[in-house]
Amino acid sequence: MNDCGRCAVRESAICHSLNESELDALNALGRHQTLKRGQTMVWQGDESLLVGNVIEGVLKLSVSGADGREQTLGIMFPSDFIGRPFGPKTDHSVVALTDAQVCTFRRSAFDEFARGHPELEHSLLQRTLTELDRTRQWMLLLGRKAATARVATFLLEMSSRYATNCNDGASTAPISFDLPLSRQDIADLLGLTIETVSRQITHLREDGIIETPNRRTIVVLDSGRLQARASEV
Amino acid sequence: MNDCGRCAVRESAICHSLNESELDALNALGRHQTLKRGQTMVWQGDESLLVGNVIEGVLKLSVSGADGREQTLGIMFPSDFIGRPFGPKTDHSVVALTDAQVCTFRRSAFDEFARGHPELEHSLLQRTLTELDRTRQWMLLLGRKAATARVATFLLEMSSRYATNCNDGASTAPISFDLPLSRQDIADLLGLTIETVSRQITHLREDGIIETPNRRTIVVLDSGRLQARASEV
DNA sequence: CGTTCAATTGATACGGATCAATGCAAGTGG
DNA sequence: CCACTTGCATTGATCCGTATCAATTGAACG
Repeated sequence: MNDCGRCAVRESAICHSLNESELDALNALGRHQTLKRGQTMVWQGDESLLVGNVIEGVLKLSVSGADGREQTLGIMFPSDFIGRPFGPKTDHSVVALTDAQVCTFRRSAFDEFARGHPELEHSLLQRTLTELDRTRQWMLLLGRKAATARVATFLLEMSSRYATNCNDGASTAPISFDLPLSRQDIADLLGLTIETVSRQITHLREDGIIETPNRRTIVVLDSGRLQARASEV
Repeated sequence: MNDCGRCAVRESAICHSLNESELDALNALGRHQTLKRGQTMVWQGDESLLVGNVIEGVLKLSVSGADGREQTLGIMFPSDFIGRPFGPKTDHSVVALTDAQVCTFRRSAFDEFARGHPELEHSLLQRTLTELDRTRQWMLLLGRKAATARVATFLLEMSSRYATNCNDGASTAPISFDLPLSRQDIADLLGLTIETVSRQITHLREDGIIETPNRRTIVVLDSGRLQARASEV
């Protein structure tokens, strides 16, 4: 008996492609893990031992260069898949940005199971292809966009994931959400410094595009103009 | 009867996971296509209609932002897989950097075939995971590295793919190769301008780390120091 | 020998990094 | 309840690296 039926991401994680009995078998291999904010789940350069699904919370993938400057490679949300199956090494760290819950498997066990379940591999392939698309789009941002556009793009991306006030895009009602990232996290993600991020947010506030009631909350007042900023150079 | 048996990438492309009869079936769906240097195979924003394998030559994936500034997302070599299976859109262009030969399939036909051949999907998954790893490493370069390090990293990457004089790393013999990319291509890949790339190459030459007998040829004289430059900030 | 186009070199401007100080909110202990 | 600490965010002043603008060189080709 497994409790995947009650799992928050049952329908959206890669497991959705498994039936009840297959789910039982996979579940037997995995275990739930709770992570506290700031806790590192996988270290850069580790042997790839763990893979899993995000159930709750937000995590980041990051690498750091020789001098300690860090670059965040992606933000992972519930139902996202984490880790590097079918390969010996993980070349980035996985760190919890909020308290989080993940459903983990030993990589070897997961690999073996996946090889026997093509539907699961197909789901994983789909997800990996999408992640590759997303990552490639981020390269345009890092390679070519100015600081304003980077911050605007980031806020739009977060608002689309988080909006409590879900509009159809055409609406002009303000959208508000809480960032799970600190200013440093945002800087690491956008390839900027903390000061530059702060200044850009200030500009957006001064221009009446957003409001910042507190450090973590963002209210998007004019998503049209925010989009315009996002596509500037 | 197919001629995949004589294909240059028979053992390294994703098709390696198919047996003779499966290969016949896949081959029946595909066709060879010859591309001239500079020719665009897929346009950014196109409906995703084509996928395929690179047989010969070098191609680039690229996106361009609103203002026309271009960012190259990756360089594809023989045996690499091109295109976006299992998805409706391609959000980047594919352009031949040299004369090239590719083996293409209509996406719908390929998708259907792949769904029936788990081994093929597994190969594709492996390849996609590796490409994602590579792309993520490139993000560190674009987000955090200075111009010198970017150019040095690029030259090292190319030398590892191209070296005619294959050493075991420890050797000090010069390694020489021809770049398939123009200075503009390199700039687009590294998120720099053509002038900055040129200056960095000049510096490396003045420092005795490389030689440039002509515009396209690079001779690496001191790969140790080149590596040091690559990991600087 | 002139034309053409890519690459190089030079001079200057500007955006973001860096260094430094201040502000602000949450916790801690007296 | 209020001083004090602590950690993050903001703001300011300055510097540096790369972009930008502009001119020159050099190789390929007719």
